[in-house]
Amino acid sequence: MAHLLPILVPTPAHSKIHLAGGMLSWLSEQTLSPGMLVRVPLGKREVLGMVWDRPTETRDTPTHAVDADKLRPITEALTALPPLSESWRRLVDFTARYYQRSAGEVALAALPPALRELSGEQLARRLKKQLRAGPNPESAGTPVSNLPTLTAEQATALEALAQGDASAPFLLFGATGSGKTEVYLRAVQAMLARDPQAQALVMVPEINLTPQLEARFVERFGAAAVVSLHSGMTNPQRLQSWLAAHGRPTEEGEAAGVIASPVRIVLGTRMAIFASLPRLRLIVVDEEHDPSYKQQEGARYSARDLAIYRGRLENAQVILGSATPSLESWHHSRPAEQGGRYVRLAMPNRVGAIARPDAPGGGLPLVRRVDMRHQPKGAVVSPPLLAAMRERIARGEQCLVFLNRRGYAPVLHCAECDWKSECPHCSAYRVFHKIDRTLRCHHCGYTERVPRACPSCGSPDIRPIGRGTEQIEEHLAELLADVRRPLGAAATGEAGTGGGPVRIARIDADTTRRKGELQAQLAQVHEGEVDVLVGTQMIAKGHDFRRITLVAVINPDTALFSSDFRAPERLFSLLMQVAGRAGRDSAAGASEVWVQTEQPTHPLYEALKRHDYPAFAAQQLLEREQAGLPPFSFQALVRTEARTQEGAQAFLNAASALGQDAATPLAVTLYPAVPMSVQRVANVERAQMLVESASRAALQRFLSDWQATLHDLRGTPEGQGILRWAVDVDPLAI
DNA sequence: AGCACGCCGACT
DNA sequence: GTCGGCGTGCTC
Repeated sequence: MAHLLPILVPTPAHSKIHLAGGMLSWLSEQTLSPGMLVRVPLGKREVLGMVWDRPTETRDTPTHAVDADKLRPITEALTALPPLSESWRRLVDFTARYYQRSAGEVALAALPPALRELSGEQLARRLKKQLRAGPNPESAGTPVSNLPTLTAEQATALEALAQGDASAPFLLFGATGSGKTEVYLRAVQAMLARDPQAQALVMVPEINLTPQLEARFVERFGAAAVVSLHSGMTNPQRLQSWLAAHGRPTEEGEAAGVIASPVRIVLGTRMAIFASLPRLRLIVVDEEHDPSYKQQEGARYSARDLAIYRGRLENAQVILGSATPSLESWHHSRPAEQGGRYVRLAMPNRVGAIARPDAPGGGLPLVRRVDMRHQPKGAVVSPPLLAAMRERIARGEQCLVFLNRRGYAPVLHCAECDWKSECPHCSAYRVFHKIDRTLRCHHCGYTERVPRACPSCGSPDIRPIGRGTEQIEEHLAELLADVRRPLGAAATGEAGTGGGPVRIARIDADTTRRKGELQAQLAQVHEGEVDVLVGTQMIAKGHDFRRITLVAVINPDTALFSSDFRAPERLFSLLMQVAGRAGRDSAAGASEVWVQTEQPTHPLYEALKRHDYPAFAAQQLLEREQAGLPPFSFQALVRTEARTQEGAQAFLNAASALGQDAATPLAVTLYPAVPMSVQRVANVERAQMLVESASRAALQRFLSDWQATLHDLRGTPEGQGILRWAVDVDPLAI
């Protein structure tokens, strides 16, 4: 008797299978349990699938009628691998429903790519190899002695974590340098000690941050206890880590699918939220506010939000950590009497601040605002800032100059005929990169050599407008040409290295294109081989520059006028993070953060000056509440791409018309279709439509009902020109 | 998404 | 006469 197995397969976003959830049926002689991986024939190819439900017998009436002659047998079952757990499957199921994708797409994308290629035999061989060379989990959970002494704040936070259960997530609101990582380490340590089987998942927003985190966890728990999971790893590495976390069948328990000895600690980026962790007891989301936790293609999930869901699902404790929490998380951690569901733990002071009462403000740097309205017109680096930098450099200290725009200038302009360096394929300007004399489109990558004369009128008078990091670097080299570092600068500790000219380095996406380049450049800064570091937000994250005592922000104001309601939140977070780069090693008192602005009295800068995130958040939340914006409402975006802008919008407006009857009773608002802020990229026109509701459940209901409508529209005249469309639930940028 | 089939332009 | 352009259609 053959069994009919409901199996998930990776399904293209617009196919009928996708709409059916990616679940199809195959025949199998064996009965296979849900979560088991199988290889199945699909069309002309063979794909990896996952058994998703209990089998039915072929003589039973199939629930989803399928022509019996279409049914094919599975190729093979990967029985060597224990099936994915029920809670893992529920996480996938939730993700698919919430983010409006098929379960097949989510489930198969969540598995390591290398697994998709392996036959059952190859997989079995790999597992056997891993079984022999497997880690000894008993060695983990017994960390090295001479641990750092905890601050009172850390101790208090850890006490609360120890008493807390998995029912309420924690928000660790800790200033930069307050020692959040040490709290994570101790929380993991305590969890592993309490439960000798427990596993912990620790997430960071960016690949760049995993090496240093891994170093600290390996130092504390040993290399055998830790694996990493991020997209910077090769496919075989990822598979190995994934298998280590998933665990392997015990030699005798293979048939029963008994899992033994999974690795205890998984570190990773957002993709790690889908790691198979059969004994997950603790999830840490570091820098939880970071936009990188939101996947920006395929199923556009938020790994932070899924962490909350998975914690509840698996009865695992969740710790979100940030110096500038997302307003969503901050709102959720308001006092319980006001409806808060998270427990807020505060660590406002830098480690060592208490030991140094001479440093005011909890050891946080002094924020100075330069009123650019009262500076010489056209000054990029204001005279007072320049003077302060010269002083620091002459003293042998380092400065960091932050400008969130790479290249030399954002646009090239002809004074004669008003030509601008527009990209022929995008509605954007190509950026002038002086270093290799190119005009580059940052959206589609189209690159040309800089013309000698205006391509439109032939005038030689073409000039850059605005400035990027390249230009700031060049500019500073001129302005600081006469400054000398002190002889035998204490910074390096090497005799005879001082007295030289100022050394300026630039770190941005252009200087770190090659692998390992960023780490190498950062190391140079740490070694004191650089006096001034110019960079984009790439340098804002996670790197502790102890010798940088002055941080300058050249031109942050643009975010204040952005149409994106989250722009101030991002700016504040970025400025706090940049400010946090300023170290504590100044010989002559506190480090400084200089902000050049034409709005010095703006509440955002007032709050920044006081390092007062709560005040900033309160003000922002008030505005959001009055405007009915998240977290007081819930949003989704539908984005379309088409050959013409009219086509892109026509699809959305047709979808809107068809959805209106369902939206009204649910109190869901459908906004008109609008072009995206960069409306054309690589000759594709893009439009979007906002869907909003005060109720998350109502929005969800509407979206899942509407999904079929959107699919059907493809066959209508309005759907003709559409290249693709996608729903983004809880979008970060609007 | 792949990977087919299917019907019109420049090459051995 | 073929090789191959990418338009639409299907996958248990």
